[in-house]
Amino acid sequence: MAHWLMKTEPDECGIDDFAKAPDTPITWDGVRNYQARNFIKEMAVGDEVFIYHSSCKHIGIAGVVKVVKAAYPDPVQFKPQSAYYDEKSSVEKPRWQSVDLSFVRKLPRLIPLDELKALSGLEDLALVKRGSRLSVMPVSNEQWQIILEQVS
DNA sequence: GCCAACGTTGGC
DNA sequence: GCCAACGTTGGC
Repeated sequence: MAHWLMKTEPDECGIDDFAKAPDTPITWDGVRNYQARNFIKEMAVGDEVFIYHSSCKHIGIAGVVKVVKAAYPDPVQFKPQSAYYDEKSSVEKPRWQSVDLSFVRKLPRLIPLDELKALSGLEDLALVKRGSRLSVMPVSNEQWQIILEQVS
């Protein structure tokens, strides 16, 4: 099983949106970056994902969700009324991918970004690298464990 | 295929 | 709200 981290603005879709309807998967749409898209394609059912809250008051890792449906064409790329509409994409040749995610748990406390930056063993995590804007990234087993140990 | 201009991300 | 860093676009 692989591990991942996905950034989100909690005002739009945070861990609490998963928690309030734990049996309802949420479609992760709107990723419009090729490197992130490629990671989405690699995700498999059962993979666990850290949910990271960005651009908000409390920045950091807030919880865990899991992949319940592997990559398929992002539905909003075909909807002209969507902010994520892509006129250069087509049903025949879709450009962007989504996965469906379900709630697993909130962490006992949020792990703030500056704490993650200070941990040894996370130097290679794209999240803590200066200037990284990648919104979907792999997390190694070692990195996953190091992060979870902070709240266990 | 280079690279300047532009738009976006995201911490502060 | 600022702005640095990054990704994308488009002229040449």
